[in-house]
Amino acid sequence: MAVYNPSEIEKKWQAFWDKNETYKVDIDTSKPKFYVLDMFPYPSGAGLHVGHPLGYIASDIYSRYKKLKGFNVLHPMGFDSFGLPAEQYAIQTGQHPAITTEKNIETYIGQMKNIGFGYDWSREIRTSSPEYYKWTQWIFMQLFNSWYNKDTDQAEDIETLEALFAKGGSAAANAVCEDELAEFTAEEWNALSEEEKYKTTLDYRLTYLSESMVNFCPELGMVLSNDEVKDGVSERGGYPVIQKKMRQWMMRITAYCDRLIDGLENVDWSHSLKEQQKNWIGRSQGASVKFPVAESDLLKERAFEGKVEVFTTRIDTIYGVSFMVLAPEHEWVDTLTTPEQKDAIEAYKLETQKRSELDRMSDVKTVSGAFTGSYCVNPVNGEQVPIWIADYVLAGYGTGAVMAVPSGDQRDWNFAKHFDLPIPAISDAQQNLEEAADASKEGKYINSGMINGMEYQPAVDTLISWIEENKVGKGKINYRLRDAVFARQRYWGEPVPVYFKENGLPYLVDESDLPIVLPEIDEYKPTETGEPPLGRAKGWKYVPQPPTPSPKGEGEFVSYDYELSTMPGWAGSSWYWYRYMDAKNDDAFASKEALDYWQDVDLYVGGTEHATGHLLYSRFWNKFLKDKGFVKQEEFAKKLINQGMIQGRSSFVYRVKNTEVPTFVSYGLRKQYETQRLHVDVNIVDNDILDVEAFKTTRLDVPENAEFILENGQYKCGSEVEKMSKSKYNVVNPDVLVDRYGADTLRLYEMFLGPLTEAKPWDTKGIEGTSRFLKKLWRLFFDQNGSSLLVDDKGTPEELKALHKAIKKVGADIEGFSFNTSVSNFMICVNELTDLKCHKKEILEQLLIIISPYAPHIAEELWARMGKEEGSITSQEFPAFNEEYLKEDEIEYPIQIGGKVRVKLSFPAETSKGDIEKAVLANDEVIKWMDGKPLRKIIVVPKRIVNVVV
RNA sequence: GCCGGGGUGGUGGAACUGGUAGACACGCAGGACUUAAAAUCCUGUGAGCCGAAACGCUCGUACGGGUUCGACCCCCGUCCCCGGUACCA
Repeated sequence: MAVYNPSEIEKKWQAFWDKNETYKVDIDTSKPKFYVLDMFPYPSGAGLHVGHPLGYIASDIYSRYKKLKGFNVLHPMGFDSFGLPAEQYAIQTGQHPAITTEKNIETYIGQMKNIGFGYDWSREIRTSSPEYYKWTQWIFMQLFNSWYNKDTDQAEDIETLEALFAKGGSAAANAVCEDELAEFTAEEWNALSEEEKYKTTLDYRLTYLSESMVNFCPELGMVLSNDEVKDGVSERGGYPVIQKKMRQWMMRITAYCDRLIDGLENVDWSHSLKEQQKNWIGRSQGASVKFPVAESDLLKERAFEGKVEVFTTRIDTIYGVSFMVLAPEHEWVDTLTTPEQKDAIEAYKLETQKRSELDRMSDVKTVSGAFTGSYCVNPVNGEQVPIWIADYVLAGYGTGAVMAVPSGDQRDWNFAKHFDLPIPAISDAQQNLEEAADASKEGKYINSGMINGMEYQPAVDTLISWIEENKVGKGKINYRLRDAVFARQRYWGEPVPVYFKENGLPYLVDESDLPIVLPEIDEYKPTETGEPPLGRAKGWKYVPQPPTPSPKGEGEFVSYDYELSTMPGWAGSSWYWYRYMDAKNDDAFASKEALDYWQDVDLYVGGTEHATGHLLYSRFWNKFLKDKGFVKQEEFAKKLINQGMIQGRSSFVYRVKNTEVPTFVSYGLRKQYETQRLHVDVNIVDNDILDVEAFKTTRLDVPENAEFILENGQYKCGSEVEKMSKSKYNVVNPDVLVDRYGADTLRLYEMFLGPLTEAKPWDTKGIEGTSRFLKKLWRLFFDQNGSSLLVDDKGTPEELKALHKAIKKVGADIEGFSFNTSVSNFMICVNELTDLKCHKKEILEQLLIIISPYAPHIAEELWARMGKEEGSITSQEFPAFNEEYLKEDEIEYPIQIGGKVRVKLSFPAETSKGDIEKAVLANDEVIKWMDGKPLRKIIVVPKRIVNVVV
């Protein structure tokens, strides 16, 4: 083989790695561990485009580098293989999702192997395989058997809760549990039957059944979590989503709100991602206050006695309350409405119901509302204020009621203006209350009873202690985050390991019965009675072991109905990094030995789109597993890198309007015609020049006789950066590029494109640069005829300098995740060595080692061709950087400044002493300024002093 | 609106976080080799000025100010782009 032939050597080495299990890794306590994890993909039918491997390439480089640095590196890959597309495909075609999924995974693995990733494939996992979801179900069971103790601030066995009940009744538990659920004494608890006790505990568990409002998408026939709903429509498919009451399995993620926020302090994740999670959890500190409803004959008649509870972050403004507002859906609205107001309220409720979620969100300016006719009493001053309803108050946040302070809140102000309600000032800083509300915390309070004359913080403290003393409210932290719905009315997901007894209560299956395998069904749609698809599974019943004969008849055993919904998509992905540690274990999700050794993920690479979904749920489950002592670390991923999206660069042709024969005009001339812009497949466009023949033959809508108005004999296309997608004809398939240029070139180019974390457009033409680079690298070893150029001589200072510059920079670049600049540094190094005609083994050996994480195939090949043992490059050590080689071109020149400070200065070797003297003298001003200031070094370019640094 | 991140040649992007701005690459122009093409190599390439040439000069990192011997980098103000989020009380 005379010249660099990527496709040949890449196949060879990929086969070699497979055969020799080069990347298989085991526990090795003699080495420090390092765990590099990619977010595993959902294997979609479309396969990978050039944007997908970006993060995988970066993590592959990093793990290869860490290995060369002496770490025992775990770098696995698997598939998040439960999911909606396979199921929808199944509904349309009848093909079992497992088959579709299997096929797609094969494609993915093929594509990944093509790029030469160093995954330990022996650890591959699939969330849809029973061996895997056995443990997802097992974790569900652990969650079910636990409750959250606010006092010890961790999850505990449900037995500890029962112990509390037995000792102090519900009060003992409610004191340490966020929600005030039941009320009973210890005696009452102890008198309960086992079944009643069990029933009581159900509401306290970390997974619980709840009748709650859910986002229901009629089109998809399923419940969606908040992060699956974007702008009132489903993220997948964009179908309308409505609110619906449903009995659902829930996950008590809210118990972990504080720890989920606080834990962010201890992980090296991007600032913006941490902010996203914080905003999503939405912790706001304030107070909850109860406003008693003012007594009236009507309410007495209706036997109503209640207090409107509100949450506020500005308790200091409570003297400015001039009305109350309830959400139209608030449960007391009907009771509080007087007969005179009934028509207005009913009309308003109807109106808000009609307005869809979307309208309500997009139209925030229109002020609307209605008066109930009732009043409530401000507990701090006894004043009566009217109770209104308005749709700017959301039923789903806080208590669904707010105390309106028009002087301090713009929305309340707008409402007050519109309905002509009073806007009392409460601070001497509030000046233009006729114009707008003033929410600032400046100034001293006025018209404010007990806090008159105070400033913000003392006022808050005073009021909080007052309301707590008088039992009308308390300081409270409110969260935006809701508990997560943990059920989907779908087939292709993990069955929930729960069955229902005759009493209607849910019970866990026995652990020895795991996994509860997904049953076969004939159709993947909901049943006629509206049950989830699993309702179609014939004879799918839970039979407790050992089977007890059923009174029903011969050979029948007592059996129960399973839970028919399946787990949501995020279940399997919320713990998968542990499974890789011990992927084949059938006795535990991972052995203690594996968990102790691998501990947690050192580097996690993936997209930012999972900020408020996967990454939050995973942290939640991890904290739970930590509480229960199953895992070691409070946070599962020490460092997280979000790779930026690779956008497509679309090409356009310009079709002239109203022509008989379809006519296309070149980009530069398009303004002379009236044209229509059309996407054209980027694969038949080279450097903005359209392959006209290919265009005519591949596009069915373009006839053979189509005309083209050219410029300079070529058809030039327009272009624009857009999201990469099929419909825009701008998808670039990595396989095509691997075929044409080789995987190493693709790997280098994807890194060279720009900073890993930035979004950047894909532009295929630039790949020539990295392709040329690898050819140049090859030519350091072989001439055009394929004869070896290698020599045994020692490297010259220039050669060593070129090499060590690269060693230094590449090392620093990888540690700093600047993969793009390290590719530049390889290029500089190879260019310099080419200029120096350096073919010395001593130099090239080390060069290959530092390049090998980026371009493993060519590095392996050249390594072997140097006479080294095949495949041994992966077990080399990353060369140590030696400063001496870079220093050589500097001379030191001691200089005295201002008579007292004596410093040693370094200059490039080519600077002559005379030049330095002249430069120093010519820069008298600078020297004077330097006098008396701490100095570090003086930077000199030939003939000019540039600067002085400490 | 709020939160976060940005704005550097024709293009993607460098600049060790205050020290020669534009590395490296693409593209473009010119040249060498070749019957020709491909491949490869060489030269030039921010804008402008002075020059026969060399040396050199001015401007230049979205815009306007400021701090500093020195600013893409720090501070103040303005404009624009991207991501997240939103009647969250």
